[in-house]
Amino acid sequence: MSNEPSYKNRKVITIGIVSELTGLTERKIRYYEERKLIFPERSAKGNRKYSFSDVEQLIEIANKREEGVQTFEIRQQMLRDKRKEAERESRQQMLRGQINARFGIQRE
Amino acid sequence: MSNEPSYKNRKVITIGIVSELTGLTERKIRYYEERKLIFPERSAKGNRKYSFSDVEQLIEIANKREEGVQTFEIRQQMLRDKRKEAERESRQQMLRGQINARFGIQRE
DNA sequence: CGTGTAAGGAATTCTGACACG
DNA sequence: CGTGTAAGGAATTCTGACACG
Repeated sequence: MSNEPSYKNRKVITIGIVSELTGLTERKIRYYEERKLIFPERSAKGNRKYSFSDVEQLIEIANKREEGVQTFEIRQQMLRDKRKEAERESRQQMLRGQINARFGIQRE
Repeated sequence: MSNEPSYKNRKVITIGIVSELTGLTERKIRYYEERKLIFPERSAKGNRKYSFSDVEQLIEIANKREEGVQTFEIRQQMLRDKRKEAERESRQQMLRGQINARFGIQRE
């Protein structure tokens, strides 16, 4: 829906900057990746690249960790949230389909 | 006006990534800074940090350079554009002031 | 003027491992 | 399990300079 390619999701931030931005050590950031909580891309030579979105994710993770939530649980929650979002999307699509079926597809 | 703190202007991208994103050599990127066309921030240890906005600026600069426009002229244009923008802002403010003067300041 | 390149050094990042609890 | 740390190496970035045109 957004008309912007969105800066939010472009993977362009190196781990050092992410560390500054989140206050997390690089060790922690890499560990959360190992536990599949975060998915940076890699540059040609293998350096991790994160998005602003990833940075926000990491902050949420850090908050949960402070509350004592284990990485495994955080992961479960993330997967659950993702599934719910997919369902919502799906319902939306369904609705759109019905509208088109009754009122026809708008052209031009 | 924008409600977002905006990812667009946060200086978080290192020069290597900027080079990939723009296709410019690091040499050129540093030179355009020297000519005051671009203003990266610095990390604690002195590494340059750019924003998405800077990346877009650099692409525009690259386009003008290809047309043979000299850095000096590009700079003049940038300053002119900036002044115009400030004037537009100023007129806006003026207008808002008059509206408030006539209709009173809205509270709550 | 605009850009390339070699130079030397400092800072960054990476991985795999050992440590502790 | 979650995190720190020392280790060694490779890649990154920085500055100032010389080159060419």
